[in-house]
Amino acid sequence: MTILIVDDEEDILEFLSYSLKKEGYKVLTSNNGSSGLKLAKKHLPDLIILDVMMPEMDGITVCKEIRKDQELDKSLITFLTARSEEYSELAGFNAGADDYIFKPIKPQLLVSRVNAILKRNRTQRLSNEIIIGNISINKDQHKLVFNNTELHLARKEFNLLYYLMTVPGKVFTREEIITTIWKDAVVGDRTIDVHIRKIRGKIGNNHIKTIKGIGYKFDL
Amino acid sequence: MTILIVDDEEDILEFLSYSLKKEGYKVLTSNNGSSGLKLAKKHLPDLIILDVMMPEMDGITVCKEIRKDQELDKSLITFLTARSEEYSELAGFNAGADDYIFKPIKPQLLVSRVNAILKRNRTQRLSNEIIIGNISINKDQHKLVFNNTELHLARKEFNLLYYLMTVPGKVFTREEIITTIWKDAVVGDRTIDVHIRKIRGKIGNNHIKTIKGIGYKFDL
DNA sequence: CTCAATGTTAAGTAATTGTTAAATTTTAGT
DNA sequence: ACTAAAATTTAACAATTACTTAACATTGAG
Repeated sequence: MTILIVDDEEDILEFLSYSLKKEGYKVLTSNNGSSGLKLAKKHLPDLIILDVMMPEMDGITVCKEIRKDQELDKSLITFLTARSEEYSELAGFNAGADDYIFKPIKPQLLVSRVNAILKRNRTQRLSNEIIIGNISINKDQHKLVFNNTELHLARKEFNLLYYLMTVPGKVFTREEIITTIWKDAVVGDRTIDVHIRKIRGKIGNNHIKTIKGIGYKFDL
Repeated sequence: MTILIVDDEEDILEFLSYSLKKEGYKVLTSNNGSSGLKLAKKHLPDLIILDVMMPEMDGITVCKEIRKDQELDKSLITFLTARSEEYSELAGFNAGADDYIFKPIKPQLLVSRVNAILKRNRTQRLSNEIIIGNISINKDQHKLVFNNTELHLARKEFNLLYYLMTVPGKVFTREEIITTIWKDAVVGDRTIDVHIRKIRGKIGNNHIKTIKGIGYKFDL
């Protein structure tokens, strides 16, 4: 397992690098966005830890660039951010990040967090199951478990929820949803809303958020 | 007891190997089909764990080759497969496998599974039997036992139920079912339903669930 | 505050599956 | 090869479930 860390502060690089190497990971480091991007393209690390606040090219920009690269599709991205930077959370997930780590962080916690991220992803990739909080959805089994209870979703509802859950936090536009779930069928304006309503009626109103004028996202 | 593991992913080899060695088994490993086959012929292991998806020579091919070898007749073969992989393959592998294990698997579960396979074999020659709850189905013997009572199923009914039971919980699409049970024969829309009806009439309505718009699954 | 976007509900329409019996094919015994 | 029994498929129709629409209510960004 290879991990790339990008941060402009040298002592943070050293600190993180040391902790993760001790755990057996192969660690690469870079102190700025653009060289970090080059390193990523060259080594295709399993996990990329990105500082959000960096001079010149910030973490979010780097993240977006990474997500454009086909080869780097399987790399996980985690932002490293100060607790105070609340706003960055939204922007980060939209940019395609998989997780967040807040600074400051104790070495032990960092390591277990990184282990968890890599393990979770590995499991999910192998098992075709998405687990987020108290919701798990399994496509093969066409099974949705919410608060330890199995719920039934009709086909369209299921596909829609599954689609939103593939990238938690990402806002899917109505157009994306239509072209994915309805292929080339032509349906009325309210059809999506009605399905969203049905899903919300089953898993509550907190998980699917409406971004007015744009679309919907799955959160929490 | 000697176990041979063949998988192209080094870390899976290490993981499985470690777990089984700790349990007291002698473990051999190989990262590709052809060298695995050589190892098998040389050491005649009691159990061979084969990854299905491997570059060059895949698990199913290796399995067939092994089954051609007289000396290896007593070796048990277990496939290792990701849940997401094609299940049609699975049901189709009367290639001579004795069992299958899904990735990812917890060490503890793996060990008990392996113990069970080897133990079962020691007492009586293994038959490809699937036991789920109060239902057991044995393909070699074309025998179905439900609540300790042997029931008769016609051939198509039997094949269909067996197919569904190969992966409990998975939804098999109508298309998967058609292509597996009916090969390339062309049958009407209601044929599957009628057979499902017959099976339900014998084992009750609770075990085979309909997922409207998708297919059927065996559960419980 | 305004209005376009979304939420909500109920009802209509479409699609899928269940059920039964009869027609057809296969099988097994003679 | 013949025939009865069993198995399988078909077809017609019923039942169920899913999906969409339409009408109206509510919301929230500018």
